[in-house]
Amino acid sequence: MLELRLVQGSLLKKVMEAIKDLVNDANFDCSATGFSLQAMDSSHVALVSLLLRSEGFEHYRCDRNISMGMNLNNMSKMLKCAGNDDIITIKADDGSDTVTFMFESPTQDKISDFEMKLMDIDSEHLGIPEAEYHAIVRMPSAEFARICKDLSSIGDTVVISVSKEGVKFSTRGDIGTANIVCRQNTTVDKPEEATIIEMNEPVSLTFALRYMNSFTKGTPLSNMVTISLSSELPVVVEYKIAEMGYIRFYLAPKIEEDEDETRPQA
Amino acid sequence: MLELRLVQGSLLKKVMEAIKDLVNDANFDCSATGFSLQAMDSSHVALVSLLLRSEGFEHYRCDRNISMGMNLNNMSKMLKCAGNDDIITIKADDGSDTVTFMFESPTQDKISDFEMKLMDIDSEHLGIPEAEYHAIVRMPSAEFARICKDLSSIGDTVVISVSKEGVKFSTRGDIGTANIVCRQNTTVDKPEEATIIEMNEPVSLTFALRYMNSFTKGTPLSNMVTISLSSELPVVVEYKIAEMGYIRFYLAPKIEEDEDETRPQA
DNA sequence: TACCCATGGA
DNA sequence: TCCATGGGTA
Repeated sequence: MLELRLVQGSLLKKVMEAIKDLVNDANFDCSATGFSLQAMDSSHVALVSLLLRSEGFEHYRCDRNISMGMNLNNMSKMLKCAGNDDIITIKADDGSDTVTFMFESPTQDKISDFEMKLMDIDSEHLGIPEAEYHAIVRMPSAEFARICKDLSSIGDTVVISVSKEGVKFSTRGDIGTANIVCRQNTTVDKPEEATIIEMNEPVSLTFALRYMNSFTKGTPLSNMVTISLSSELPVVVEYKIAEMGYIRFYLAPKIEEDEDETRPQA
Repeated sequence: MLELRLVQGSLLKKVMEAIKDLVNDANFDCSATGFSLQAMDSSHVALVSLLLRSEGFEHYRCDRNISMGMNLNNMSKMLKCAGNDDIITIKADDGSDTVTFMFESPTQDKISDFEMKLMDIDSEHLGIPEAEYHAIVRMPSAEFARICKDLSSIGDTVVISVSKEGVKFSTRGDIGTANIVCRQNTTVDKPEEATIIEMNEPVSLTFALRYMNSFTKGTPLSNMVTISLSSELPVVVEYKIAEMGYIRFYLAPKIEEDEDETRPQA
């Protein structure tokens, strides 16, 4: 028996919006710890890791560990039927091949339940090792999204370079080149506009903008995004989910084969 | 000679928006009583009935009963040229095969007139008998629209069931099932958020969501919608038009042939 | 399916 | 006036 009651249902709606473009089908794993998901994107290049801790739910009952395979598009369709202020409850009976989403309007005058068939999905639960990163950039998520979108109108890949002074996003394409530098700025009054760079050593890595732009679908979840970089490790783009956990996107850097292609900063 | 002056011209604009998706051509009937229309939708499944009473017009002159066939798309195009605050006057000379729409801006600084050709349309004016309904549901129109839209992302038909406790909207589709229950709530402070159910006997009827979604184009006309249900009678979905009349949509229930298809609430 | 634009609400 | 949402287009 599974019953998870989430007062701020809009969180789950946003989470689905952030994931569904990247992943078609995935197993949601439910344990006493929380509600989590780990899945490769459909082209097996990027990895998504979601955690919603049990403490973030108003009510959390999970009698035994369970893995529920869902089609994220269908799940997303159903969650779109929840109001943004609705309380969402996820329910599954033991041994059932369906999951039920229940939506309660704030006034309790409208109660909806949506039942969805579960799927069998080969789960490939990768252990993600804790790693030391050469550099960790924390910046406003909207700014990062804007940069990725802007650069993708010029080129296909982005070089992210971190030095003491700041983080540089560079691309090059047929029509020209682009470099966007964000300086560290901790001094702003508003912490939600700070850009903070922790750097152990300089790093410069290249990524496909297509995936970065998918990752930025997580922007509505948090004002800030954290980008963790190490040479020869996948980048981690993380959006914290208030009081509950996070959604993390992993993407391996492009191997820099050709000097011309790898230094868009020209 | 016909001359109808409507100070709140936006009403007529909204009426057209509500009808034009459903009906292509229709006769507007004008008499001393008011300005009215009755038409089947283009697939001859649903019926629209509109009444704008003469008292709702600032000036209403209609020397003799007249029926004017109009292409609603063209009429709508013209009405879109009226500002939302404009005063609209509808004019037709006796024996003329055109109708003129005149728009006056609130400041009187801009006066437009649009002349449109009339059409000959076979009118099939059905008498709509007054009927007793098993149940009448009055609820916020936006909520009804939201429900129809949400359910149509899951299935093609909706079962509307009324009991003392509330009204239930159910559907089923390939990806699962959905049930939305709205409880009666007369106690809210704001009458525009009340859901009121008058029930003589329980009723459960199935309708095509496609038409329901067309009907909800009437939402901008009124905060509230009234849904009148009886077994073996067409449902009536009514939007009152302030001070003037109403727009009513009629749709026959689907005959429930197969138990499996007709009880989406599973 | 993803992006862009237009529209309606806060 | 700005933001968010929904519909249309590529």
